[in-house]
Amino acid sequence: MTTTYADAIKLQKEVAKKVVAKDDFGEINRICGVDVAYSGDTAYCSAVVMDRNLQLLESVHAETVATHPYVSGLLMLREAEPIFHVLKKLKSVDYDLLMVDAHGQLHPRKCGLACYVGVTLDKPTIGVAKSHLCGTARPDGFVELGGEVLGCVIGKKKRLYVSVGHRVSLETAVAIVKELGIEPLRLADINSKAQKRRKGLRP
DNA sequence: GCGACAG
DNA sequence: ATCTTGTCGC
Repeated sequence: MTTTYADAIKLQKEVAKKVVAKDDFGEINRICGVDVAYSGDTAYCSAVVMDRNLQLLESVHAETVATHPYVSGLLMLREAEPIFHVLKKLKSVDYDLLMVDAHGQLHPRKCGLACYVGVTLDKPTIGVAKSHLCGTARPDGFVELGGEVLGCVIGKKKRLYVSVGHRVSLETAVAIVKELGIEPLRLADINSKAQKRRKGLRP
């Protein structure tokens, strides 16, 4: 992984060019959700795979040490490695779509964590963030940035920012979230926090 | 210079 | 993300 902010930004611009913002997959039957919880710089990462009926097929976890602090716009530096690490543990089943708890193309350089992970693994990926980072939401929900529609905000009370990670169109990404919600992410969130808590109660 | 700022 | 009590609303 790169070290300086300048190198990271340069890398993001290169990765952004490789993002395929259109549907490029067969069938989406299995969805994988990943999330990370922290205790200082110790990262507790969880990944779960569910079918379209939201039935759990596999669950794995991994503990790593974060090498970079959190910096807005450069979340990939802190969270990508833990995610790659935990995804390597998925062996009994494969997945068709990866759901990341972060922005995808709806990012200052069109390369949020979801894009970086998706392009690196070359997997259909969508980004679902819980808060705003950049761009302006139109009345219809689509979010524009630099004259482009790069994301969509869903939900009135609990707003979710959906954007393309890789090999999925924004329309499909939105359809997936509207149909299945973010259960994979919710379960991964619960598991990562449980993992962290379990470790903490361990003298 | 001032405000905004994923997890 | 994490630190944290009571409190407002469906």
